[in-house]
Amino acid sequence: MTAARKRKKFLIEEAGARLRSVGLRPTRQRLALAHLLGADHRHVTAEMLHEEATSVGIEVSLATIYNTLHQFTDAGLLREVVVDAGRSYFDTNTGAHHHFFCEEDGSLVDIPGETIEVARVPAAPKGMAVERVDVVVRLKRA
Amino acid sequence: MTAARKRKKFLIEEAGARLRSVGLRPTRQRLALAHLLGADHRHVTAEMLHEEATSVGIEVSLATIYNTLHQFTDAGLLREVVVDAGRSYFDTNTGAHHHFFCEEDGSLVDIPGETIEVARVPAAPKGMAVERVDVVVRLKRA
DNA sequence: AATTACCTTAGAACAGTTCTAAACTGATTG
DNA sequence: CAATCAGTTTAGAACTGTTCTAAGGTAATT
Repeated sequence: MTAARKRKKFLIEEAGARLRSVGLRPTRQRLALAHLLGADHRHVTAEMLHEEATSVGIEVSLATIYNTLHQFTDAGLLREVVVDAGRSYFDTNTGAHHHFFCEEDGSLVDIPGETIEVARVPAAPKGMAVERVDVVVRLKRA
Repeated sequence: MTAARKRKKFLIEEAGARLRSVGLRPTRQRLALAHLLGADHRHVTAEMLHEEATSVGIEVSLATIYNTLHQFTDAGLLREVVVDAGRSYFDTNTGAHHHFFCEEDGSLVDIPGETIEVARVPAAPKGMAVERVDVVVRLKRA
């Protein structure tokens, strides 16, 4: 086994343990998708991820892409970002941060959490609690 | 003509002038919808507005609801709020302000513009300009 | 009243997502 | 290590919200 191959195997085993720890079986499809999503700070839609998987020779159905994205999100491995009525983006960065969004080309860029300061957020209405505060900086062509 | 009737007629004529000033003909449908949307601080989806119009006896097709919501938005009479992938809300409050959003029941509540302070918004990437900054305070049941 | 550009509409089409039910697979057990 | 079984994947149908199409209707102008 080459060094590269060993590194890859290691990554996959890591992902396997991670999946198992959140109650998901490390299946071929989930491991492959976890691997694709391994790089930090990615923003993907279901269609994008499906296309990417297919293009690198991973056979996964679109239904599984949706299932997996939701399972990963529920497990706290991904975060759903709502910026565009009509499609969902999933963000591999699950920490506190915000986004630039450009409607024109659908691009989404992280803004680190400490960059923007949000002050005086009002208390949640009675019986409710604040789950999180999302800031979207909408861009247009200058 | 009663006082109430006179007041109503006045409102409609006002709306007519307003529509004309943004280049839209004051048709029966647009006047009726403008009237329904006249109350401040409303948040409607196309389906909601269609149902409401129908229930008060205004005959309007869903296609016209969509056309009208978009035309009003383009004219600056409404503002589209994206909080939920899968459906669009339109807000009659076009001034600077933010929102509470509860996924559980889809409810949307205004937070006055001066309540929340957003500081240190980074400059837009090269060639882009900030169109606006949206803050969504997501709520869950306490 | 005729003209014309604009508007509305039903229904088809479309995009993104979820559902269904049948086949498959990973883990466990005898 | 074969049988078992719960969990998983899948193709395709179904569904939801939205947009498109093209035919008929209407407001404004002449």
